[in-house]
Amino acid sequence: MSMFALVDCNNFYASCERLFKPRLMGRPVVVLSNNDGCIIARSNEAKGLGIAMGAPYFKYEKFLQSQGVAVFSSNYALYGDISSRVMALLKQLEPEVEVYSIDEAFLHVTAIAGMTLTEYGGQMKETVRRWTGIPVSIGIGSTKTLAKVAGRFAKKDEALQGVFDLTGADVDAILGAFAVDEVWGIGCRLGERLARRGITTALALKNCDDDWLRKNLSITGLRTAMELRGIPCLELEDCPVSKKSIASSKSFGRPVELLAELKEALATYIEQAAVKLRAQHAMANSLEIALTTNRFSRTGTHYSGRKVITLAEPTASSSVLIQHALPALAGLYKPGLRYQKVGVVLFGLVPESYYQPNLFFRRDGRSKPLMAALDRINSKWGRCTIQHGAAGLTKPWQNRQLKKSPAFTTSWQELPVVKASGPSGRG
DNA sequence: TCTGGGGTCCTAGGACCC
DNA sequence: TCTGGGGTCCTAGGACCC
Repeated sequence: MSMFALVDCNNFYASCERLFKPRLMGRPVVVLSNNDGCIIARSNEAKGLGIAMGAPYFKYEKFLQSQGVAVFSSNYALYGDISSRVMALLKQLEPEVEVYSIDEAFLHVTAIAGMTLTEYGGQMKETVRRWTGIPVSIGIGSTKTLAKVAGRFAKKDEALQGVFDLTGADVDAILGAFAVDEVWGIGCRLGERLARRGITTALALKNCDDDWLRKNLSITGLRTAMELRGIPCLELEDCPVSKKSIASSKSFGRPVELLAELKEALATYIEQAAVKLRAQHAMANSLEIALTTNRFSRTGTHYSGRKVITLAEPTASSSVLIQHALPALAGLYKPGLRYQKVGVVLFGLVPESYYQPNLFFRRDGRSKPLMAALDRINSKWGRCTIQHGAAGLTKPWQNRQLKKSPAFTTSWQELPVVKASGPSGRG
């Protein structure tokens, strides 16, 4: 009988930062979001200090310093590379693996003769730690949602040593001690809606009336309840699917007031999104651009504008996308405001091979080889080696990443340096 | 002064068609 | 006083995830 296992990397970004800095073992570590805005990853020691997930960094900066917490800007090149090592290893250990996020994977696992699933999970956890240096927790259940519940216990309850098999446990007792808004798929909104009906635990959700669930929480809520009952509604999706939308948006390092700078930023983000678009051999039919001021600011009015642009025909050309986006941005722009962010979402994606020429529109045949050359050059020499003039040169609006660690594993210039000592220990 | 970024799915309601 | 019905497609908005 095949079960679902959830393998979840513990405090993933913080663990990645520690990998090449062993002196940080046992010390509190936090990692910041883009723009050094929020705290998005914490080592156990940092959690122990009471640092909340998502807390704004500027409010904690002094406290972190006083506690000797190591602080890092996010380094996605590093995390992405470590993630792919962990996932590649999992695929070596089990044939059916769904990479669910940068730090989580679902696996199908089957009991092996002479070994419990808990023992098997313990072995897997140890292999991942030895081969990649990343600590993981493993939860096992008869559905994905139950595996998620098990994973939560595996991570929190030290006595379990990082592995919990819910299939051999008293499921109702476990679910009775599990808050409903911690269940995968139930967020704070639905949690409140359920609480108003007196449903506060996963067990109560499991036993809830189907018609009421269908009506109030939609088909997804009903599915979640079924999964808690041990009836699988969500399959393992082990072949990667191409994305349905591609977004790029970032906060500025400082407020931006000039339309010219907003345009540069938007063109830059469009180039980044379009690189991903071409990497999956797709074209976009539409794009949405968005422009917002800081919603936390108490001075000045908050404004956020969005505009969807539908193209005459799908494209993968950065130039075409930029040409359409910039006039629309000018339309959204209101002078005198301090903007915090612009962004773009490419959607209505179709495979390159679906291209249908528009009767009234002649496509520029040079675009495809041009973009291919551009991608080759930038992938070899760095992201902004060749770019559109519209994206700007100095980019004064760019976000801050003051505490970024080197790209230890993906850049020859930033490889870690190892100093070996002799047997006497004198070096 | 300073509060992330990138995704997915579902539903309701309008437009449109026959 | 009376004003069809059923189906599909699209979009905006809401909810969730990491």
